[in-house]
Amino acid sequence: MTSNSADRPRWLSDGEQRTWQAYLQATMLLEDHLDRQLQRDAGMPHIYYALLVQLSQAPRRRLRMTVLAQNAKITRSRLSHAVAALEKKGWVRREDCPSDKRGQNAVLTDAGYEMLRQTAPGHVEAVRSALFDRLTPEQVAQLGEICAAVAEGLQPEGADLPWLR
Amino acid sequence: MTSNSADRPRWLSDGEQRTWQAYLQATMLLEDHLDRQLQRDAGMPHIYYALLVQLSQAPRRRLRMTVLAQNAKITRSRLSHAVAALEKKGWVRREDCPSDKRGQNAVLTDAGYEMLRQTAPGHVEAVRSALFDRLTPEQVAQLGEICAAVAEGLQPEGADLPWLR
DNA sequence: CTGATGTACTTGAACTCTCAAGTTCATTAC
DNA sequence: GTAATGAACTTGAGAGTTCAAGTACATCAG
Repeated sequence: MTSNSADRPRWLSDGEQRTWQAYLQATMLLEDHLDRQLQRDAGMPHIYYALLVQLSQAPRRRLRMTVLAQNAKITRSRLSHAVAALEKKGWVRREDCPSDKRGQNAVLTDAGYEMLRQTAPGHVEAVRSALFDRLTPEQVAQLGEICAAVAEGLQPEGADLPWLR
Repeated sequence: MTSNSADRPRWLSDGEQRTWQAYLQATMLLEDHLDRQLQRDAGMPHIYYALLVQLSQAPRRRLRMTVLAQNAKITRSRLSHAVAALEKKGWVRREDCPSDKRGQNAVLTDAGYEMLRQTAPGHVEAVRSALFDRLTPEQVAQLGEICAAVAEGLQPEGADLPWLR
């Protein structure tokens, strides 16, 4: 891999540049939109909400911190702070991991589950109206493929993510 | 627009859910990746870099604050803080707008321009290898369409962006 | 020209994220 | 066992973001 940029740079073509610009704007706008929606309706940023969703889908509504961090694609440090904040709000509680004394499980509380139940409809509606309603079924499929390809490339594999150094 | 979510929620289908999950992961990973790359190589977060790029492409390397905020899809407040930081680093300088005494222009300094010149190759390379190299030309075109559609939907028009209330 | 309203931008505080330690327990090698 | 290394998580400080004011100028109605 010629990663060293001492070589002549491979500038973006006009089309690529337009795509890149559109990508930056769309992702920025969408993230902002959902952040506001959730801050307003659930009192937390989007990423925190996503953590609760992950927990709600996990076996006993609990997940090891590291696993949750990996699923959500955030650092352990960020997760620690996030869970601390969510604990303060009462949506999550920590419990010691029985099998590994270093480990912690993040557990979705009943209050957290209830909160999700009440805000989920509004949130899917927001996602739908901002994203899926604006795309054809083919585009949705294309977007899935594209994102999967990109995610795969940035994933732990040929990786340098913080927790894999 | 039936925006009220009192109606039966239109949950995401399995396919949509997979796409949404892939989207969240890909955008998160990519943003993190570029943030780290630029923090390392240019000493600033991605969004700050994007601001400098916008300035570098503007007529006299200067832009009204509001226009810059709109182009970059961020709030004026965020831009104020960002420009303050960039000013401290010497990449940007503020100047009063001649025609409107309330207005400010953000101006890319020579040092800022030089810094861009030196780091741009590494940055495009990062964008290329993380995104464009992983997609077929068709997928790049598709992504462009998709993002344009999404951005258009979230844009000032039927809007509720902070600066348009 | 005066008051009301709106626009352009800034500010401070509360919150979140990152990065570099630090702590505690697990594992592995003697 | 014990020392060295590694893994799981936390912490604190600095940087960045948001939200709600606040200041200053512009514009519009009368």
